[in-house]
Amino acid sequence: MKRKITLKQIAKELDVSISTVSKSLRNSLEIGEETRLKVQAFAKFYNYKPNNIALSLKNRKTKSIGIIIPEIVHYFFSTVINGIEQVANEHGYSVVICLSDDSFDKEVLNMEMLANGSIDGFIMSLSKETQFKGDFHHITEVINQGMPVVMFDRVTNDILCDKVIIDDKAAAYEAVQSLIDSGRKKIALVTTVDYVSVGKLRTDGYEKALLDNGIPFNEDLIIKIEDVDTCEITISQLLHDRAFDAVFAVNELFAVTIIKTASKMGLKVPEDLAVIAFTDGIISKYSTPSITTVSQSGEKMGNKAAKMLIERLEAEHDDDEEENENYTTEVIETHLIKRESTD
Amino acid sequence: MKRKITLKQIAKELDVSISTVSKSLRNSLEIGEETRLKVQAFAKFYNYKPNNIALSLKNRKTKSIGIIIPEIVHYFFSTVINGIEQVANEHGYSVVICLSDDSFDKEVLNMEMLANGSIDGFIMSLSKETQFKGDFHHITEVINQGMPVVMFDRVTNDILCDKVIIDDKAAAYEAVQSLIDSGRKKIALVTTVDYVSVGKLRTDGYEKALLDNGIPFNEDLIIKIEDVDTCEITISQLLHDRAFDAVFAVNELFAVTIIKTASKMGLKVPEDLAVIAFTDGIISKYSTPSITTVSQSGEKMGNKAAKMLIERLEAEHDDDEEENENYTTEVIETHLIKRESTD
DNA sequence: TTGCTTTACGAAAACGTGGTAGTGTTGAAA
DNA sequence: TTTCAACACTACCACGTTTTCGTAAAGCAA
Repeated sequence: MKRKITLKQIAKELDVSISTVSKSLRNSLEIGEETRLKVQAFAKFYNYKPNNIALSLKNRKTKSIGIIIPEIVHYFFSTVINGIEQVANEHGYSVVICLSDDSFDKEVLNMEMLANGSIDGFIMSLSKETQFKGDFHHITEVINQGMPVVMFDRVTNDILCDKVIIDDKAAAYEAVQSLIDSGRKKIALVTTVDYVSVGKLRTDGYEKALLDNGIPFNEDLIIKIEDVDTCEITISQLLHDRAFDAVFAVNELFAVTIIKTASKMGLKVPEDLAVIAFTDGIISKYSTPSITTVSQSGEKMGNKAAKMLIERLEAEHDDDEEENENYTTEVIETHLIKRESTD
Repeated sequence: MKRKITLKQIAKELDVSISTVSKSLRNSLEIGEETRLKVQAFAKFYNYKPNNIALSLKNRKTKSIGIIIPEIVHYFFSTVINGIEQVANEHGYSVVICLSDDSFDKEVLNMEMLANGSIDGFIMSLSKETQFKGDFHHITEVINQGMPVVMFDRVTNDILCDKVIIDDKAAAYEAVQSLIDSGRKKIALVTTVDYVSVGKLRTDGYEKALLDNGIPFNEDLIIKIEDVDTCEITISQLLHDRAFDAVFAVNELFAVTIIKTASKMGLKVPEDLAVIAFTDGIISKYSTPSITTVSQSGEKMGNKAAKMLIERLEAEHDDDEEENENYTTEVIETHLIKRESTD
């Protein structure tokens, strides 16, 4: 139950000053070899490690990155964290994670909590509620205090900062185009309510692909779902009417639910119904049939976001208050992973 | 680009002492009402918030919890984090997460990094490599420094500390018993290499259930897998021989792979092959057929672990160095979730 | 005036660290 | 003998906060 040893204690024990101890441990030439080695040996014996908090206070940098995401039990987000953590670790940073639970208030609270010195910078993805409200004052505030923020995936144009996104529109376009190429004409889009920025963009890509191929855009084929559990009814009704022969779903949960519903009704996938999902997750890979998806490498996004943030942090350090805020938006490439749910 | 305001700056601006500002903001009666209100107004205007790092240094507590887990892109672990975060948040704690990547060295490194003042206590699950090596010095060390540790799921008897586990043996027993009850006689166990503590326990439960029902324990029906990708071959060979009519898999990835393999061979699940998996995750729920599982509520484990840790942290605070280390091990209940993969 | 209490505030220490600027001693060159 | 440099070390400050202790000023009784 011995508390961690401090410079002061070592100093007292060896009857030298704190400075001497500190310098000895940092191998300063100011200290004579004899004393230096004695201190080092003593410190090693007691397993001295400098206190991070004291260092943070002194250096005004914590070497940790705050991550704020809507949820963590979520394949995409956890891969992003994984990606962030890899790069952070390489550079000696820790990550502290807060969950907004898709709530605006929690997002604000968490940001305020972390912004008071706990971290050097943020990597975040907006909560649904925040996107809905369009209130970003908490983020602006943090940025104004000189704390760098990198946003990913669920971003907003209302905030100027570094961003990492995928080209949702182009990716959706590619997916829908591939359905069209395989002869599908009645393509449904199963999406979320559209205030979530990415949902909107994917819808745009869907629409553009249809129009570019001379297929009329039919409002009835856009199925907006907020709750997965209720979607089955809607889907089965439409399937019953044979209203569509292909589906582009904005996430894999929707896709697998649709496939299950179709199977129950005796429809064959992909023969009777082709399915493509956004976000390549674990479900798509292991479901039966496995699902063709648009890959969206969370890991790469995380890597990139962390790199951008750390780069800014280290640069800031050098030239103090130089205001060269040339924010960039990185676009991570996507590609179609063909599996059994399409032909 | 204005930096966060500090007590000192407020003091200077209002021409009072730092102490006066501090006391005013904490509504101390020592300070006259006029001054107090003036300071409060000023602080509010400039959105003063005390610096967490300084507070941590002074109070010798960081109000954050370190979590060390093998991986994060993993349903079970992310639900645990979710559970921890809920409780932590309620009590004003943040969580900082480090990934050991199932590597001993990374686990040690991460623990050392966090142990130097960054956090108040640990919640962790051992990496495979650590379990294999049986080297727990890094954990002992942390505990000896008076930092509380709560282990969950992958624990060890070699360390004395609070633990949260499920009764792996009983749960496995229940699962196998239910297969026996439905008339299965040749039950295979698909497991990982057995130095991982939980794999061992589940095997024990499997064996006991068989023996209790007068079914001979057949070594050949225990299939040990380290890499998911290679298991398909082994499985298909055994299935071909009709060596078993039921499978108890220690995780859902194994289960779904087995089902896929069986389906390819024309076997019907559950008619020809019944399957039960450990760990109720997203795959089991959404695969076709959906998989009967032993629920293992990560969220509850996280809740419990966080509660135990925080309780210890707050207690410690009161009575300083009282050494009442009555460590407990909480067992989270499991239950069988019946789905389509069994009859 | 003296002595005492109350009010209202300030000084300083402490948490642990690291860097800058000394300080005193020794030895050697001028 | 003086002066200067090298050596080996210490003092002190700052980071931002809280808290303990101290004290000046004011009020009041004797």
